[in-house]
Amino acid sequence: MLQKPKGTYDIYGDKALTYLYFRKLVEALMDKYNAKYFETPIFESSELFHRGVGETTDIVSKETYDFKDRGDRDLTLRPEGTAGIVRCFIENKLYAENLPLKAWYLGPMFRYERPQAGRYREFYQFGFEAFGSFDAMMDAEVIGIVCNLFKILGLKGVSVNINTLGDKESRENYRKALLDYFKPYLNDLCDDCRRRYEKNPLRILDCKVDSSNEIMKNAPKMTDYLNEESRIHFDKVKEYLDAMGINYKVNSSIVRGLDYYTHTVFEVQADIEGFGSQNTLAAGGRYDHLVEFVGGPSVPGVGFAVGLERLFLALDAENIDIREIICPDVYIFSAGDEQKPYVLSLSNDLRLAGFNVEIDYNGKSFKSNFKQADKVNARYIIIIGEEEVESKLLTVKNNETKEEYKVKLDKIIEFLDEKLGEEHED
RNA sequence: GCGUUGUUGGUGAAGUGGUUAACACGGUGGAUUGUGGUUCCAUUAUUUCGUGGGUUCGAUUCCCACACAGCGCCCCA
Repeated sequence: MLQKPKGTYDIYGDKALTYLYFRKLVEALMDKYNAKYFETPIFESSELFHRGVGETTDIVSKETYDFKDRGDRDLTLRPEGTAGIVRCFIENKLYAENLPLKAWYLGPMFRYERPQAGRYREFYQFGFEAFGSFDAMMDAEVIGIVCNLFKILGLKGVSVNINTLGDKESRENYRKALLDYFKPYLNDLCDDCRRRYEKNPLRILDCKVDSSNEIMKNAPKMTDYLNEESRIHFDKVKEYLDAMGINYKVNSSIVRGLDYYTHTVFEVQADIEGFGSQNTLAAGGRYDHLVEFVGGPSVPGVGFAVGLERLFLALDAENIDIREIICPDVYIFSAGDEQKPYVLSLSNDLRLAGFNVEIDYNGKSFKSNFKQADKVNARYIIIIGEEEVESKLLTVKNNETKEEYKVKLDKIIEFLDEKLGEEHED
């Protein structure tokens, strides 16, 4: 039995309805921000991610899908969305146009991970990136978008955690301070932390094993190493968030796994039991040097990404159903084969007039057709038999009230418009 | 990458070392061949119980490996 690759899943049925509606909702939300839709390649040159996301990050060092194409090019399935958007921004010289530019995307990402609930190897992210503003207003705006999205969805149990990594200088000073501080305690830390000490000392603070450790509590704080500019920036972000009425916590252990962040970083967590370590619904931050690093001019950026699978899991946990259920306005069937052409032509006309029309293709019995009409939840049923064809009077039945009407063929659109219009007004 | 639990039909699942793999839902067809949604009847896994090996006279049932899924860790959305 052939089966789908590990960590992938099919989208159909109810799940498809959820995805479609979510996309619709995001489109509408993004329009409100005047953000532009981007679709970039699902694979890019491997180098883009190595440079953009960071060679030493776990994502790039052990989670990417790398392959060579037939032309011997090194390619990588995108593990996140930002690098591709940044590449597109540079390659198409969008920096030469009116900035800031607000961009959004929604599509599949790929990481070679051990699958769990809300964690897949092919997963979907909705992301947003704003290029061209150093101002803390943009940081706050970005966090605000995530909050608005969750608000619109009706998701209640979420908390916003923010932190700052400062600018390059602050971050480097802090890194040194951490290295100095932890050096004598290395033997007291867990294995992972000793590894982090070498690779990314900021992540030691994020450790769950050692979090209650005295050593951790007395560790140097990022806030003490921020230079003037970085501190002012972070204060502004908080001020603006307050102004928008956004509840947040400053959490100094948030450092993020991608190398490109500077200043503001944030995570939005689901406060739902049983989410384990997959409780981060959205995350993002500022990346003032990424564009430059990937090969463009010095243009700042801020962005975030939301994982759809986790978000949908959270919606489920709160019993929020965002499926948009679409039912046929009309179900048409014929009494016999002779009337099939009439079924097709009538259904065509009705569809062009804007109705959702389902028809019987298989020449089922009356009984089966009525059952079928119920199953698809059709509002009206049209029966076409010999009598109807001869008299050009259609038999139309309201499937809720069971009322039956005789409607002239050339008046059917008017009739349905009126009837279905009435119901919509209710 | 490490640990752990599981894998029976379209779905939820019961079950046993041996010639009917229970039950429920769903699907299909039918119960006066132009009027239904309740009810009733029939049918719906059978070269089959994730895949491949092994033990056995015989395995879906025992053993091993692999695949996949779930959960925890790491990490992350």
